[in-house]
Amino acid sequence: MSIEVVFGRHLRKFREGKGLSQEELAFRSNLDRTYISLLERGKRRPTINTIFALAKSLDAAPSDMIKMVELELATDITGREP
Amino acid sequence: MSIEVVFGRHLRKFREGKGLSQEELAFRSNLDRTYISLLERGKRRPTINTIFALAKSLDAAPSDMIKMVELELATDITGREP
DNA sequence: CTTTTTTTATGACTATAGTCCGTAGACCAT
DNA sequence: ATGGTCTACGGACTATAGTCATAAAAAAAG
Repeated sequence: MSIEVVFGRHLRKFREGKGLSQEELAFRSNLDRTYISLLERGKRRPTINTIFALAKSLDAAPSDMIKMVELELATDITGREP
Repeated sequence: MSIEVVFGRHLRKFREGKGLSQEELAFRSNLDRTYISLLERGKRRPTINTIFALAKSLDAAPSDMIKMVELELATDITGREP
């Protein structure tokens, strides 16, 4: 599974956990509404600054969001070298 | 202090701690030699994929590199709202 | 059902991440 | 001096992050 897809899924979880719409999250993070949608579907790769902005809007630590991606990628069985 | 400058400084620390040259790190991460230099000087903002690639080359967890940036930004006295 | 809110999708666009060429300076050894 | 290794920096370039306007599908809600 690619990094951006995993990140997108966790971004969505965080957002829904906060009860925010994509539009509200976009507004808080000074990002475009449609871009949040692209991120959640794994169609874009956020820069470090964007990650920090999103995390702040979600009252989360950027490192925690990254850690979740990291852990899911580590436990992902697909595409491991034999 | 900006996110990218802080990240750049920590990237350099990690790299020097591993005893790697910019060129070696670039090769391991499939990035350009000059781009590593730009990153370390805070002239570029890496995407999440680039962060993961760099971390892997440095035998570090991406979330740990982010956490160091996070902590330094949190303890940075400059530009805090009164 | 109808209405409203939310999300997906497209296409055209601007800003910037990341590449690739080179040059110059610093440092360390011959 | 000269050669090697390393990093800073330049400009020109390609790829993609992120914006904007809009339409339409999907979900909630009434």
